[in-house]
Amino acid sequence: MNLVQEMKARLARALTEAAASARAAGEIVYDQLPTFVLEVPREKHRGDFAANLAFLLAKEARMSPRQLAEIILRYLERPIPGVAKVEVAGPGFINFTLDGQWALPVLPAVLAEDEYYGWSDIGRGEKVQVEFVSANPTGLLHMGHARGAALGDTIANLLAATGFEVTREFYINDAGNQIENFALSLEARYLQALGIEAQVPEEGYHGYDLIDTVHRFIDQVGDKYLDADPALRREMLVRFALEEKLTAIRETLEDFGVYFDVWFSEQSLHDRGEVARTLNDLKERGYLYEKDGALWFKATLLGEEKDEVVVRQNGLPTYFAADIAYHRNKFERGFSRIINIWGADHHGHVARLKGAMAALGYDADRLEIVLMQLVRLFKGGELLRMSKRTGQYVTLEELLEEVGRDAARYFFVMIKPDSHLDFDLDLARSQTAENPVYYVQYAHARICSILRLARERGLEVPSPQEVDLRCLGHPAELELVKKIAELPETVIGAARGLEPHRLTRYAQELAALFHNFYTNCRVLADEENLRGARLILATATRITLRNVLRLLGVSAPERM
RNA sequence: GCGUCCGUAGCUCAGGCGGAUAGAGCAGCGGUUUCCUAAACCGCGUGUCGGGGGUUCGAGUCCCUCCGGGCGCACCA
Repeated sequence: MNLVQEMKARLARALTEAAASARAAGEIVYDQLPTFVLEVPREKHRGDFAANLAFLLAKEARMSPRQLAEIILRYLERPIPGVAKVEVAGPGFINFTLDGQWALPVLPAVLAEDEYYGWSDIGRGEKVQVEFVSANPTGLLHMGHARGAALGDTIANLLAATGFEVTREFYINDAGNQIENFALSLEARYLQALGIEAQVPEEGYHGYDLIDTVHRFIDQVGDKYLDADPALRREMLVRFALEEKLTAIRETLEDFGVYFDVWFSEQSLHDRGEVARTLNDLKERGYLYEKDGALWFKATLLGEEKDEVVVRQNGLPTYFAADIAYHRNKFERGFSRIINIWGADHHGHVARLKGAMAALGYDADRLEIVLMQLVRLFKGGELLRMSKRTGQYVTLEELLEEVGRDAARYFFVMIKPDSHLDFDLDLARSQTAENPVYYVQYAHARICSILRLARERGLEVPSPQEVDLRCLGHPAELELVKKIAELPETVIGAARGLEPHRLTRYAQELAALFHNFYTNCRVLADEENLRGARLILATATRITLRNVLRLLGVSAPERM
């Protein structure tokens, strides 16, 4: 349990006992004590924690919250260690003001836990899978994939940091219609490259990257497939292109700091007969029927608006059919939580996929879908239009060249997934204070600089046992200590809600408090004990900042 | 039309399970450095939380409705 949790638990216990004493003394009545919360008031002057217990008791006790709060306060046993003041405030809040130094014990803990400070084990080793990006291997990665990559990877980091056993997975859509179109497009480019009139189909892939791919194919095999069986020709082209595209995707993602544990092929589901087996099971369970020569899934049986085709008239299964088989496969692999990061344009797919899982007898609540709204790129105040059709879009690779990995990752998770993201390229690439990434990284570099200077002067960071930390009494110091102590709960909250943007906010708050401390307090003070304590505080801040940045996949530079 | 997400300061956005007088950053204005990185710090905000209704001790937060915008509503994925 971390420091903040301990304090909350202590206060909650004290209040519970006070209420019980008051009831025993006949001053208040209640059947069962309602579950109340201890929250951090928005305004600092109201104290460190506020309890809403009196409001919740008011109805049953038939007394005003204010009165109740005063009675409970009378029965509250004091002193409570670490608490400086308790008072009734406003319409009936019980406010606790802590001893300003209550959080100091976090400092030795941070130094001891070092790269694991902020980590916890609330996941208890449960197996979680996070599937994200899963871009079609027919092209390059665009901004939607980039946001998904940053979000998915950070969520995976958060889950790992809170004690889950995480698998990162990329689903390769290497089967179906689009591969057919891909093949035809490649074939057209191949024939064109060999001087033969051919056209990329209307629904095909018009990007110029395919021309390059085909040229490399020709470098290897020449015109060998010019007169070959078109089916064989297309197969060879697809095999070559997929390999090349996937390699490019993997390399770009690695440049972005994203590494997958599993690359899962859709085609393999078909090859192993899992799609057929899944359809068969759905049929046995009465969820399939035939109409117009196609096979339909009875989504309406599960509250959906309309049924869905799973096998087309031409006998080929749809993407949906493969997706059902895929997600069943995930369940069969023993994950207790299955998390998908999807673009909002797929939201219509959520309910029917969950429905299909329920139809197969799985608990659909264990399948969690994080929907993220789409990304718009701005440059020079102008919206950059993107069109896959014409092959005109900014790729992740180009973005990384332009703004770098740190800014890109930070910007993509800075805003909650539900909101549209207006990505300002000029801001992200600017190396000024306007750019939040630099602000946070600068705080880290600044600390490193102090620690470097200390070393040069032969001043080592002392071990916390050798120093009396109670000399840290300046408000700037104590605010910084309190913020450091919040990290574990921030990480838990962000992991629980699958909300990485809480991390960037925390990072900015922490950096701001450090900068404030830096301006007000000289770390390398003359007095030895004070200097030691401040070196410890600076080190703890450095560790905390670095750990948050690590969760975000952003570097923590030692110099800037 | 149906579903879904969004609408909070000039701009970009936060606002755990409903809590007190709604907060940050940026932009703007004015200050701060003989001293550890000024990529910093400090000060300055009259917001119909899109409108209206409801639930309750209390609503930016929950429910209903309307308005505005994004995205879905294929035998595409």
